Amino acid sequence: MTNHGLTIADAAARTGLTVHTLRYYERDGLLLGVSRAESGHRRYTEHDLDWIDLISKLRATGMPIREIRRYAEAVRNGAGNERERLELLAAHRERVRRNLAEAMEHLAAIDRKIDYHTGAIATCEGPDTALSEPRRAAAADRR
Amino acid sequence: MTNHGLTIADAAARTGLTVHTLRYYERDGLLLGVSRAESGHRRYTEHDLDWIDLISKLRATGMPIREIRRYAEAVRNGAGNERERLELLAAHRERVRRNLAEAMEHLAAIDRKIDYHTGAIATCEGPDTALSEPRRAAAADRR
DNA sequence: ATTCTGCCTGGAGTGCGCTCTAAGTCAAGG
DNA sequence: CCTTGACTTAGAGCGCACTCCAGGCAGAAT
Repeated sequence: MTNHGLTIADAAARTGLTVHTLRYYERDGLLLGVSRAESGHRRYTEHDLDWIDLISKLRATGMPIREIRRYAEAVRNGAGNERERLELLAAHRERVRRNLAEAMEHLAAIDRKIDYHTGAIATCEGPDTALSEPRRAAAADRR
Repeated sequence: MTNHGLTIADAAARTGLTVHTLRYYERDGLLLGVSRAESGHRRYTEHDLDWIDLISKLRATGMPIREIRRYAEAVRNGAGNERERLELLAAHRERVRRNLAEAMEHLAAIDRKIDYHTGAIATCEGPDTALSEPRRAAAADRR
């Protein structure tokens, strides 16, 4: 049938996924009907790649396979569920936003710890470093 | 010995981890010597909780257990490796920053998709909705 | 004296997301 | 004709981070 389009190796190179992962995604219902050559080999279109890029972004922002499958099913079911799809994406967006905000707070806390310790080391390595100084830094690690 | 301090259940409540996870972290070398009551039961100090909060933040920002163990080992080894510890944290910070930036880009792409579709639905549900309209939105989903 | 609760241990089980293997098909090149 | 290499499938295996279980003990309450 469709004897043109990209092979699975090409698609892997273009999307950054492995051929294994591409097949796994398809088996798991994450893709929207990749066509085949007469030989039975997969042939990927640019549309397929766009879709794969989208679900890669969803994955990279933490959406579980399960939920991507639900989304893909909704899309495959055709029209009439745009609202449902949108809600899925919007719900994910909110989760990601919260996670991002939380991660940024954690990062700030880690930053503060690094700054504190950088200061402590500077003190240790200053001109008049005492033998007891390293213990202070070690104790501070437990703060 | 130390018959005061928080029980593992208290520590779980305070840190938001489960008792299972607390024991698992200890077994895996992520903690810095939690003391025991005569009965053999664990007793957590405020210092222990602070440390657990820190490694929870490291976990929440994606640091693998393996690496937290390395960091904990460095801390347990006492003084003389402040630089090493700092480098571990700093390296992690950079990874987190990159991931955050990437996640924000992905989120922006998802936002654009949502916006585009919200527009499409608004069109569909406008005063003069045609029967063929939903197909446009469905096709757009593959973009 | 028994039961209950909360803890202990070593080790098994779970869910996720890949990742890989084995055995087979197909087409092109030597 | 035969090999090479890229593909196919079903299914097994893996690493991670928990999560849970069985069996046991210690102390308080009934």
